[in-house]
Amino acid sequence: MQRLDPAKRQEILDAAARLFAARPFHEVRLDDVAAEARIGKGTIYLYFEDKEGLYLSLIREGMSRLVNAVEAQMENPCADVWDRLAAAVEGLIGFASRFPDLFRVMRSGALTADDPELQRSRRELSGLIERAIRDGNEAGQTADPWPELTTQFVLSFVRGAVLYPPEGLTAATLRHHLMVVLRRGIAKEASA
Amino acid sequence: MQRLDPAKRQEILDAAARLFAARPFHEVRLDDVAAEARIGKGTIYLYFEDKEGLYLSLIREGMSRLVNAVEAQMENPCADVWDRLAAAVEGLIGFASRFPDLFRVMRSGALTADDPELQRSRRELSGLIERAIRDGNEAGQTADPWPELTTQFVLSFVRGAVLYPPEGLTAATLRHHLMVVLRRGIAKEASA
DNA sequence: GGGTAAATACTGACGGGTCAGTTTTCAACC
DNA sequence: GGTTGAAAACTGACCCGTCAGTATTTACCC
Repeated sequence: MQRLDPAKRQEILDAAARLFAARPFHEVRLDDVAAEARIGKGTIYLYFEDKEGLYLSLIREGMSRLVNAVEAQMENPCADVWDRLAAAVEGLIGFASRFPDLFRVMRSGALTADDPELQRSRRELSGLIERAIRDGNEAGQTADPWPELTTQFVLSFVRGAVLYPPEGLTAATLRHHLMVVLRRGIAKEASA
Repeated sequence: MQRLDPAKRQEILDAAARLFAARPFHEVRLDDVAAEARIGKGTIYLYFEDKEGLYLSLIREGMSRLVNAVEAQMENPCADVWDRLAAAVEGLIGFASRFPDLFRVMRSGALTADDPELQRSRRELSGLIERAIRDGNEAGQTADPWPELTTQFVLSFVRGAVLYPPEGLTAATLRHHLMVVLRRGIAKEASA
């Protein structure tokens, strides 16, 4: 299963991302995916179990890439808490800008509730942000009674802004505004 | 089409909400909806155009109820800006708690991108919150350069918390935490 | 290197199951 | 008995997944 051409596999995933981003699961025909990837339909089944397997692989691998991206941005755990949070946000938004289709599919959240691998990835991603906030609490830089909630807030915020972007929103503005609100929202001293 | 028994119509919608909340659109069988509502499948077609029509009606009417609920909470436009925002949040969370299934379906956001009526409702809902913030800006109580983004933040936050609730989260805690972050995040003076 | 055999990769027409939607039958009420 | 609303039975379009067949790549030998 793994000795087939990984580049082709990726092409199929890319094609699938484009189509799944544009329409819901049940409106995407595997014939269309095949056409989009310029291969025969049967080839899909050499690389993936079935339609749902393709969809899950897309999201699983996307999620894992996202976690890596955010982890990479946050690399230095000794850094200032705000820097780490800013890095996490940067990683999230960067990923969303670089892979808009994939991000849409990942965040549309259909069909993915009960996949254990995905749950793990999700927890991992949340954990990265949450840990930064908890460290901030301990270090006295932040005073957040609900780090999980705030984490959820950061993720949801990016999701909302990317899925339903207000007119003329740039990635930079989004990042900046999010950080400003976050800073003021959970900083220990109630000052900007 | 509308003179049939409205109570039965609502029962169908309720049954549909339960099923659509539990599985994605394409995994919900109309036979199951009929069974859940204790009616024959054909009856569905007396009240709704087709499967998608049922789904859209569910979300359209839910959205309209949500807008009304939030509007009702905010009733007095002369009230303090923070009171108005708190009311909006209260309306949102109250709705989500009272109709969890419906809220899940509405916020899962599949299949609903390009319905004009829904777009209108969404804008209306956003508008309520946005207007409060803009009024706050004018009154000098808030200083928010991106009211649309902040609105998105409020909506996303509630969505995220309700769809993926952290362990042991109550509606009251959610409301409180959201308001605290929001207050500190956009208040004119940078004080809590 | 070129000829050929084997392995591997790919294709797309087709079968068949599923389920949305329709038709028929039944029931109730006036 | 006619009308109206509900249930049950039915139909067939649609689309997933298969697989028999084709193409391409690799391996091996002279």
